[in-house]
Amino acid sequence: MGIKERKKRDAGKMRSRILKAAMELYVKGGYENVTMRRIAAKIEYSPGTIYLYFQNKNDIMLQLCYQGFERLLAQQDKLEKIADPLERLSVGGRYYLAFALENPEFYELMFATTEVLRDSAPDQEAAPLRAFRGFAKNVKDCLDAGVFSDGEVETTAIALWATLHGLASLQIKGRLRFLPEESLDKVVEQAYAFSLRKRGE
Amino acid sequence: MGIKERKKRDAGKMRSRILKAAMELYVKGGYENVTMRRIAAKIEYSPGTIYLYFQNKNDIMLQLCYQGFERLLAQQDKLEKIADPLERLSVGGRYYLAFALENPEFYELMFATTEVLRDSAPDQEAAPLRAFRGFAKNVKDCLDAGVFSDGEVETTAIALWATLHGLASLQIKGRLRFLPEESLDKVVEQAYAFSLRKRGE
DNA sequence: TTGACAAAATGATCAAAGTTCAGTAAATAA
DNA sequence: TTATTTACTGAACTTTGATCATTTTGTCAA
Repeated sequence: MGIKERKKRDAGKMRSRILKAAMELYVKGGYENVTMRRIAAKIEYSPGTIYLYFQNKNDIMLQLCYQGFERLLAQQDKLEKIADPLERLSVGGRYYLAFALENPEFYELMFATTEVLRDSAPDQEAAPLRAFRGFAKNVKDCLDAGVFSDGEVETTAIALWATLHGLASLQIKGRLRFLPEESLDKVVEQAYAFSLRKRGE
Repeated sequence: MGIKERKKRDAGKMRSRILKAAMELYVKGGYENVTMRRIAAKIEYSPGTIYLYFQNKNDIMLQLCYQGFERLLAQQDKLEKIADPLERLSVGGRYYLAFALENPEFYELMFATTEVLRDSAPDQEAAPLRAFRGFAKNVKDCLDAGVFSDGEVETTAIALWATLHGLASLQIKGRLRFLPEESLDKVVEQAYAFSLRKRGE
């Protein structure tokens, strides 16, 4: 009864091919550049075929969104090596910002679209949450190490995350265009200085 | 020669009617709910007419975006009354966040769209910048009053702004859905506590 | 008032989009 | 080999933003 399994593999391969094609189109020209017909042309199937493997276009974009989260999580995993919690938090923030600025299309898909995540399956709804948990853990470690004076872990983590996210999205959307190039780094320093003042003084 | 002026007024009225219709459609159902045909039906003109008053759809959305900035600026003007710079900054931040959460569609148009502001006229490019300047002024006043220990005004202002914007956009986009209702307020407290710690202690 | 010109508005039309579905081809089972 | 299920096709439907030849309306000199 290997046929069923082979079919499953084939279906999986087809989904991968579709996602790969969609990804290429997306990276090259953003959301509006991804069309069902272009995907179909890339994989050399008819447009209708795509609907046998995905519910609709949004479903496809949603999967790309998840892939973005996977990338981000993979990057954050590298932080485990860093022993000092404060250092880990600091580097983590910079990684986060770097990821956002180096993958603006992904970041947009992950955090700046209303629709895409709207009808995500409950088991995958966890994606942004997981990303946040990792961040929160770093904060908690800092708190345990006495870096922060007080306050709940979660609110502290969110406040820091919001700052990073705010900087990332403002920069990506060109709302900081009036800033000189090097200012962004300074702002990050400043933001960290705020959050971590107790240690600095 | 009052005719020319009347025509100008008429053209202005037409633009207003179009924008009003577009606004209603936008508030009701977001970007994709705004179609040229629906606008035309609302103002009881043919679709082609709209193109006599606006270059294209993006042009219309851009004007709505500017209206959003006007609203925000008008709201921030109320802060002038508050004498204490720290209090002004604090209230200003809360106003900002309230504005974002009460007008999520506008906020999205203002800060979360890549295209809309892309081809904005240089003289109006100032809109986001003006909004920021007002914020920066508040920060500067705080700095002059000795609330902050050091750091440049601009970077400090941006760091604070980024936090507020980050919270607003994460909340609007449903990325903080996992948080209990009342946590957001706590986060704001926390964020301010960070920035303004020197005074608090 | 009339006729000529200019301005404003129309609406059929275009291309491209997401999506659907009756029909065809291929793969599997009997 | 034949029947049945599965995979795929591609024309067609609707809706979108946008265009433009045509028609309607408005203005002003004769």
